[in-house]
Amino acid sequence: MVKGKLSERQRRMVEFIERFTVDSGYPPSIREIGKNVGISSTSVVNYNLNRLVDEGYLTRDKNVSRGIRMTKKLLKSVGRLSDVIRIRKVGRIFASEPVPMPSTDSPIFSTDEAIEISRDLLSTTEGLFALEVKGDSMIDAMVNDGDVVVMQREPEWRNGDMVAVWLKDKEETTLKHIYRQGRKVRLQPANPTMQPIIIDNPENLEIQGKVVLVVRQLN
Amino acid sequence: MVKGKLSERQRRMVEFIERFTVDSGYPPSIREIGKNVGISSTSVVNYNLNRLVDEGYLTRDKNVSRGIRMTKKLLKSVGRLSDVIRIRKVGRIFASEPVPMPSTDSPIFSTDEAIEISRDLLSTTEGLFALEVKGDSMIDAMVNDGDVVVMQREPEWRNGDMVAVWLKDKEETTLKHIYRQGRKVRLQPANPTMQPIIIDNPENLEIQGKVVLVVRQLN
DNA sequence: CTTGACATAGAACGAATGTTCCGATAGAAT
DNA sequence: ATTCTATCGGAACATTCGTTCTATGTCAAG
Repeated sequence: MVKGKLSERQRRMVEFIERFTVDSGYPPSIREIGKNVGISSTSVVNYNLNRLVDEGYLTRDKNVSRGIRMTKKLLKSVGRLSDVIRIRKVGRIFASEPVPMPSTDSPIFSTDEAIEISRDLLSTTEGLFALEVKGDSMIDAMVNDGDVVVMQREPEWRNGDMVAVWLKDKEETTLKHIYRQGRKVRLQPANPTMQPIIIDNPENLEIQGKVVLVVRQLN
Repeated sequence: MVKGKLSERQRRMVEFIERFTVDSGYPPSIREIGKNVGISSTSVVNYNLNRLVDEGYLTRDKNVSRGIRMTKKLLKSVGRLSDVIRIRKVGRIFASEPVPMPSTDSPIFSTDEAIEISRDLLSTTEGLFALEVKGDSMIDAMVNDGDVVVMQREPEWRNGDMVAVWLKDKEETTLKHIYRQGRKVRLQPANPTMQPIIIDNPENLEIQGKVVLVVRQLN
């Protein structure tokens, strides 16, 4: 066998083991693997399991039923490593420019162009992108220089959502809570001591995304 | 047995099952549980496992070796071998009260008493606890009602750290960047438009922890 | 005291599961 | 062609492991 390459069978095995383990809570037995991958002989399954061990995808414990341990390599290879979601950082956010939008949906390779957020903190995982706040211009949104804002590309909004809006006339981006008020729109700063802005003509607004999460790393 | 209450034994079993599963990658057998919890009889382990099923801590698959499934909360904690760290929420933070400190280092059972943060966002994982901000009193720290503050129990600090301090004379908790200034101490609000406080007598300060992360979930 | 539930022990049984051995096939290398 | 290696198949075997049965002890309720 060529080092580092998986046969079709082995690939199927890896996939099955991962799926089975995730939704069973325990690893499959040799016979269960065989049955689902289409191998009648337990020894063959055993044989290929050992190959997978050689390749670093698994570790096994002798004489233990279901004694299969998935390695990080395996989890990574099936893209199921943990509950972390990687969100692409598409740039910085200024008051004086529209929000940069993700230019691509291609997978993220490098770590430093992404931020990892535990899925737990997110209600959606679709259409997300992250921006780093530059400058002090967003302090009325309680967002400071260096903070990371996770946004969702989503034209729909509901009362109270915090959104990034581009004010066409002022040529300014701001983060505000947004409310319908009759045919007008009210933009409310997160800082309760500050005054809202009433937009008479909603045409003047361009909603660039919903703010889903703000993260401030202090060190 | 009283519904909803675990006997000491059952508690130990739950803990063992969780720990074993986490660092083995598969659940323990009945005999392994017995051995580690101090039960000689497999039937007694079996009996108590069924009690735990009744209580909703586990589900079991008949005639499957190691066919123990931890319920959602516990299963989730299995995923922490990954990149997610669970941080206990110890309470709320007010201006008018000292910061509540974690009272225990015991494992976290329930999900709702913890917040999951991807390790990526943290430089340390020791001595962390989380607080939910209550009220508007921290807005000068750019921290708002509902935000979650992750802190580190750590008396040492360096210039520029954001810390939670208890001001003894004012009887007030605040979050500020802290700087040495000769023998005085300067407390600088995160909001750059606001004025710093100079503390002449550092005895008046009680550092309750370093702020490591601020998270604001918008929905 | 008796009864009944709950919890515990120990042992035996049988099903589930990993291990091993022998043999066969295919392809590459010699 | 021969040899070697990797892979596969089937079957027997050995161990692990869940299940079940019987017996014992405890404790509160009747």
